[in-house]
Amino acid sequence: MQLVLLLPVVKVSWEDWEDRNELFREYGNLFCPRIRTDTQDLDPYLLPGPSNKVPVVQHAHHVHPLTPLITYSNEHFSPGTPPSHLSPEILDPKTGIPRTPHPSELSPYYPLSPGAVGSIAHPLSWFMQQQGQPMYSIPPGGFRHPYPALAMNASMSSLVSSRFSPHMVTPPPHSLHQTGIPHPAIVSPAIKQEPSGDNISPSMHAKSPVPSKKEEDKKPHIKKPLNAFMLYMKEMRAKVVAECTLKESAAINQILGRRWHSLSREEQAKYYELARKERQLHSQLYPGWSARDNYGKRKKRKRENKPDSKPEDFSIRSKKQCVQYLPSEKMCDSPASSHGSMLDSPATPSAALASPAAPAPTHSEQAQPLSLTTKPEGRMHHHFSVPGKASGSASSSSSSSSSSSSSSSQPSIAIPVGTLGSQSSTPILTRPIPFTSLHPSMLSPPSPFHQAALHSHHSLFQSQPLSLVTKPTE
DNA sequence: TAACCTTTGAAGGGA
DNA sequence: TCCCTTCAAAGGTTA
Repeated sequence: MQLVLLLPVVKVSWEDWEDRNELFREYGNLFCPRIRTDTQDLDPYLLPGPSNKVPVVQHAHHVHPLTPLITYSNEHFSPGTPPSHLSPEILDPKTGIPRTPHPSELSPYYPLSPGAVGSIAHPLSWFMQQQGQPMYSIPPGGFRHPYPALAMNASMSSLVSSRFSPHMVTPPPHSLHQTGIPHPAIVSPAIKQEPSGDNISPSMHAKSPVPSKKEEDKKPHIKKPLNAFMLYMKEMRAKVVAECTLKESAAINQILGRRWHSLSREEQAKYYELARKERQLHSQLYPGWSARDNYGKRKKRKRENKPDSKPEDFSIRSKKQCVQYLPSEKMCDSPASSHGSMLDSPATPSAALASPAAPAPTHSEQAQPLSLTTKPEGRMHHHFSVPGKASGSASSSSSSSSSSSSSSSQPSIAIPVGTLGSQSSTPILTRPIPFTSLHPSMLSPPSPFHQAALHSHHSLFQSQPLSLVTKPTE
């Protein structure tokens, strides 16, 4: 019934957004914060803010109205807890009594098109018709999960409905849902780089939602399932953007990377668990798919073709330096622990899940003005020749490759403040914070909406005192 | 217009 | 087994 309220909304302005935030809070995250029916500038995973990206399924012309807003909700993150729909966090707006949410609440970010509202029965209805009969062909063995706990319970339902569905689990005859919803993991090569050739498993010969002429010569691109951190980023990106008023994803990602390390084991475990489910679901949806299939989809980076240029030569690089992002991140982000407790973070998902109940170290202490951040040596793209870098703490692990294994195998090694990274890492000295990059929100906790949207499991930010910093004029 | 940037994690392949 | 590479998201930036 609440859904009716949103049905007329076709394009939501910021004012609408604010209004709907209220509804969002009131009705238990029932509504997707961004409902737009135009096929462009849709970002299903972001809450507020603009976006030019198309959802996982990048078929702008055939994006189902429901597609754009599919995302994860906090309700998904309840490993070891009762199914999300049984979460006591979902309270009846009127009675305040825990209740079983409306089916649509399992995918709270689903956009509800006017015509779809009344017909929504269950988030998995698209997937499995009544009586458990799959609407779409299921891989051999159906959805038998090696892990009993994953046997398509409510949590799984949320997962499926959030990312791999409805358009996700499509398969067979074609990759289109009855409703014409494309599979989110299948991206038209026309959009996703050059076509590949035979990288699609038989079960994926889904019909592309784009015109048939394209589908003939271009096969869909099955994307990799998102890992825990990617899931975390999807959920938190909008929050960071709102807080920091940053738009560069590189900067946002740096912040998110640090926040990721700031999360407790339990919190990370949620994402690891979710990612594990994603992978499992993905593997079941595409039994023959391999991550290798997507190799070469992206053109090699130019950097790799420039071995001659000195990577450490700061001046040579014309690209924006990552150091430009770090400062603001420091201010906006929940700083890393000063006692190096980040190193206690599980180096691997298994480690994180191994002891989900382990005491979660708090990582809310203030970072040093001049912090060190780490990047896995193997993925190091930049080697900065910042004055003072060579000297000092950063030099401790400046030697390259050997550090990768050592840091992961010896997590107890003390690394200067701000050094993060669960994997092999090398500290990188960052520049002081440019004042111009600061914003009041950078020192502020999440907005009330975000806090509400994130419920309480992101207590990390909720504990932050609210402070205001005026942004100096340039 | 496409690659780059930036993050972490998963996966694959080579040594 | 270890190490390296690639890709996943995202959007501004850059060539």
